[in-house]
Amino acid sequence: MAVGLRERKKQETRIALSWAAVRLTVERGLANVKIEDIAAEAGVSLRTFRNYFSSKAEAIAAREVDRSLRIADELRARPADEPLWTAIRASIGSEFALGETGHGGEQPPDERWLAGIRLMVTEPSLQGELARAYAAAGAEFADAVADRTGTHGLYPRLVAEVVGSARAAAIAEWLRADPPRSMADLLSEALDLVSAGLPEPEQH
Amino acid sequence: MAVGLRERKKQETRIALSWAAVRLTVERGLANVKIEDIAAEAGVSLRTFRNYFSSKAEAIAAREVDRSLRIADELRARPADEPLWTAIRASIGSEFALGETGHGGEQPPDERWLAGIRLMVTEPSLQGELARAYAAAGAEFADAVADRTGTHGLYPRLVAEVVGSARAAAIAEWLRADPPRSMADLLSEALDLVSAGLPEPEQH
DNA sequence: TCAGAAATTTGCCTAAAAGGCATCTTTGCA
DNA sequence: TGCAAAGATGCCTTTTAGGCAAATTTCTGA
Repeated sequence: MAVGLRERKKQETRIALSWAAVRLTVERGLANVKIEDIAAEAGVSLRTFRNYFSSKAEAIAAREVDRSLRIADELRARPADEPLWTAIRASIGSEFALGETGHGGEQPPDERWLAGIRLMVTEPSLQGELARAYAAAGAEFADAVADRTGTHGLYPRLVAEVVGSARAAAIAEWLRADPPRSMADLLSEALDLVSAGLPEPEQH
Repeated sequence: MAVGLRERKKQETRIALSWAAVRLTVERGLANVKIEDIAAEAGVSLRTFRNYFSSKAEAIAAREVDRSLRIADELRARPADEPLWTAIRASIGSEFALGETGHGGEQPPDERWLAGIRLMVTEPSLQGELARAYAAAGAEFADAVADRTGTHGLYPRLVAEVVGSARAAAIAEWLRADPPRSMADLLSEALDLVSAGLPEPEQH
């Protein structure tokens, strides 16, 4: 095994903390959750929480960070002769095809839960942290694209940004859509649009 | 005049605080600036600073927020019969054609200043706030696009995201590029790429 | 298997930030 | 000109941020 017990435990703690942070925040609202509560929920000391994350928001965003990094890893793992956009779609699909709730993850699309998520993402500090998470993920993704395509400079970063855009737009629409639409569908549609170059829309 | 003295003064205070926050941070680094210092620099009380901004990072990002909102306003002000991408380019151009330093604003592209900016944007909390600022700006921009094109749902948001992507990529490249390139050039190139749909790149 | 090295967790402590509330000033308007 | 609304300020309490060192756990090589 490449990773020892130490590394695995650290990963587990990280996930436990992040998950606890999300759950408590969805239940009570960000302002009513002390990092002390989160630490207690995950079974570590307050000080240890702080060793992992420097804010509640960072803990909450961590789940998205991890997911984003997995997508970038997946992209690197795709066959090198696969067309770029095929590989991109496959990488994203590996994270979103199943757990269609997007944010919710393991949870079923529970009414209460979704409402909590909607409320949660209105928190300014959390918006910032999520945005940062996606930006960081974009950098990773851009590196992967650069390696795969052998390009440098503006292009790989733009591809990453544009893919991130599709994801952001899909999430925004997923949160707003009523009746609800599946994240997989939204993502797919968004990727179609951006990869086609967003021409002037047909009026409707 | 549409705005009275009260409103104007508030705006001035906001700008003074934001500018002071940026300058002090570039000089000393975010960790060595207390909000007390920023308030003093702008000639208001610490408590007043807090009425305007809820964190140092927010104060710093405020300049970008304002700029972004001006761009969205500009887009709304463009003639309705202008093609979408023409209007978009013009709106962005109105903010970036002149002050090519992008971040620096009024400052000449001073070595020390640019180094300070580079250092500043490595601060995690600031990255989050900046990302949030751009996301919020994107929402405004999307609304403007929706009104202009008469579309709803995914499309206007995607346009906004993609334009934001171009801006983000241009800024990232502007910060990294050596020898330096002008922000106007980078933005223009980035917009060309995204509006053309980011096809598979030519290897080079 | 075991002792020492390295990494992690934790408690303790101080500075700073966050933000509620009451009060005092300034600006806007009839 | 005088009142009402909005803003600035001071004060106070809770929470967060993070340095430091002791204690604990995992890893490594002999």
